[in-house]
Amino acid sequence: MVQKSALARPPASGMAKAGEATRQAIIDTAEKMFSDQGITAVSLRSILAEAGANTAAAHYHFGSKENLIAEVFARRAKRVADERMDRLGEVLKRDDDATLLEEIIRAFIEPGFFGGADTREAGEQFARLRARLTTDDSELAGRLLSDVFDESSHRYMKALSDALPDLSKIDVQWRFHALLGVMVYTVTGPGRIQSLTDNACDPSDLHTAVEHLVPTLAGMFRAPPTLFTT
Amino acid sequence: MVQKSALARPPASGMAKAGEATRQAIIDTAEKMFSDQGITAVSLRSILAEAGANTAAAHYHFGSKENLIAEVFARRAKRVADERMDRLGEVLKRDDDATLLEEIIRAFIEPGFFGGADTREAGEQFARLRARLTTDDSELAGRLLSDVFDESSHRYMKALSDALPDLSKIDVQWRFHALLGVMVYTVTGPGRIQSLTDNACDPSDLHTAVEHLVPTLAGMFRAPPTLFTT
DNA sequence: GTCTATAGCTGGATAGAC
DNA sequence: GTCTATCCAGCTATAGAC
Repeated sequence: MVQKSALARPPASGMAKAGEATRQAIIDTAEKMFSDQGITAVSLRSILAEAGANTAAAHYHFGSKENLIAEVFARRAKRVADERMDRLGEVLKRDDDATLLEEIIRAFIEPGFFGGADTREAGEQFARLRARLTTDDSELAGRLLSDVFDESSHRYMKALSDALPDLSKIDVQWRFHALLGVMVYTVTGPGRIQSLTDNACDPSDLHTAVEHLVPTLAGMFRAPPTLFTT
Repeated sequence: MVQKSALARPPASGMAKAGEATRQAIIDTAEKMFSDQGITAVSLRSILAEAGANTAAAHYHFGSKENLIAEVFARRAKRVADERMDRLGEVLKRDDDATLLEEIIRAFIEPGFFGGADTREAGEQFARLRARLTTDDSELAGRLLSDVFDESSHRYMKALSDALPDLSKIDVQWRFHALLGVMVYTVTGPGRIQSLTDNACDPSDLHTAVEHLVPTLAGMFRAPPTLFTT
């Protein structure tokens, strides 16, 4: 086999294929466009145009749009889950103290909002993508999220139960559901509260959001047990 | 003009047009299918097939898909807002007591989950539709929701501020945002907590959801003021 | 006024040249 | 291995027969 050209392609260590760069460009562009505009709202064609590739390349590398979504998701998701586990381990190492609950919540939210990537901006983009996935296609989202996040979420629920011995399991579960809801709603940013407050309150600023949500959600978990069973 | 047939169409009182029944059938079917499957996921064609109408009828009555969405929304939305206002008025008439906060929250959530229709089932369907609208097309949703709900939401935020004099405005706004997030996430039902708990916790049962969320969210509002400004 | 037929697009996926 | 050209299905919206 004759090499057509040695131009501009250094003999990178593990890189076997030339098309690897195209593949990465498609994934990068897809992540950006999906998180900005939504999964179903963005066509493969528009991604490929933006990435400077063609439909055949997408089919060659991924086979289908759903597979592309899955690859965009997989690239960062496990890292977010791992960051959550590591941070929970750190928090639980310390002695029990008055702010344990806050620290558990923060250890869950911060990787969720900023984790999985090398910069916080890239992490935010991935957070928006996961939230879009949840609301756009909950069937696909259910499969992808369960595989990667069930284990770490179970550990967090266990840690919350231990930190709040007065609460029943079902109470912890409902409040964890509420925590997830606040996070997804904050990241998808429907803009209701911005509209209601003339932008005084702006949850799209996720750094400020964390500082408000951590103490607020801690208060939620500290509410008395629900006197109710069905 | 000769009446082609007098069969099966009683001379209903205020009904001027014969096509009124078709119009209502389209709206009813659209509400059901939009709330079950999502707004963008459902095509006009499928709605019309289910309703036994044709594309021309839809164009004649509504002009476009967006107008149909707006009409489905308008039919019940104002009634939900009115129910919220009425119930807030009732709550505030009573003397201040230990459960005022819970009653304000309940007065906001229950019309949101069940209101706007003659049966609670129909109200739940409409709640799912609004949540779908929020996540599917936040541009359209923003316009529709603002017009109908801004006034009542402002009154609730005012009532919450009065009931919680230690909280700053911005704290109340963030917590109201969290309240909205929990409601939308509960109603859209992505099913994460069901998956995490083997269906022990099931937020799609909105009646049980209210009983858990009211005390939980009250705890959230009662959290100490956030020691943080940006 | 009602409906059939279709225009005009856009989507994902693919065959086949090179 | 890469890309052009195309297939085919689905969508909204509308023209035109009756």
